[in-house]
Amino acid sequence: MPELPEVETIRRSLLAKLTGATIRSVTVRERRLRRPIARDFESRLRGRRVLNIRRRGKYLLFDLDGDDRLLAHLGMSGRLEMRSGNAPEELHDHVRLNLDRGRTLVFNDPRRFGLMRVGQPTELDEIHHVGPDPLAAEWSADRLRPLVRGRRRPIKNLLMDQTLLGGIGNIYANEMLYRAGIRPTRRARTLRRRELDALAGAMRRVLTDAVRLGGSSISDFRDGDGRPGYFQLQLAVYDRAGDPCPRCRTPIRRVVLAGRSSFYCRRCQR
DNA sequence: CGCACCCCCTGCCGGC
DNA sequence: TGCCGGCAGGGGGTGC
Repeated sequence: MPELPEVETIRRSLLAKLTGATIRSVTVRERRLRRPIARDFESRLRGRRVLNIRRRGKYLLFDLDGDDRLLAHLGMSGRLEMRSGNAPEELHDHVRLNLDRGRTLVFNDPRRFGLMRVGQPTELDEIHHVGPDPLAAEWSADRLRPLVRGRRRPIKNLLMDQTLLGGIGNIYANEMLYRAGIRPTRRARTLRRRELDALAGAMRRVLTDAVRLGGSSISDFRDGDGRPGYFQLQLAVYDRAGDPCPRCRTPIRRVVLAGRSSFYCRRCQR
């Protein structure tokens, strides 16, 4: 589910309600996530106040008073949502942060590919390898050039490499390559300057559009208030194999790259 | 270095 | 109506 736009949407929806809130108690129902939840998770969070929420790629980082921070990742199926304290428990509710004012932050994740972890900044090694944010800076051909230089791998794999760029997943990699007119299979180092220009522009447009529309709700994405996103209505190629290209009506093709479904128009994308 | 191929896990969908 | 295979927005590990 969650790529950069979805994670950013969740961050924004939680920010106002969570900053300043105190964690009164913590309930963990299932410790077996991507990494097991450590034994001291609850005690290190209890009594802490949330000061801010930041995003690193697809990770959310909750600043707390004291030295610890809370790191969360939603994997494929994770949700973080605010509920009233007496709301009924749901299937796959794994972690509940019981806050003041009768509210609860719930981490729900059917597939358990997500992550919740408390630690000092230096201990949270997951985020140390996350590359620069594709939205934070103004990307350009000059800025992309060193990333593609000498790399024979398909450009789509490179876009999704979280150590090179933090936050782009399968949906948005496909969509930005469509808008840039570049096939996902193109070797990164063969991209010409004008193609890198187009790609930089497409990265920004796709991600800002997606954030503005609250992310993509393909099956069940919801923000921290349970609201869906609407960028799925703008998807030109993702999961549209066989459908006509919105621009030229050529049927969209599906190929597999690095084990992930990849979609493109063979006429509009070269 | 970067790939293919495995794993983790639940849910859903289409074919039979 | 089941059952089964394939697939799904994630990351990580292995071996080549």
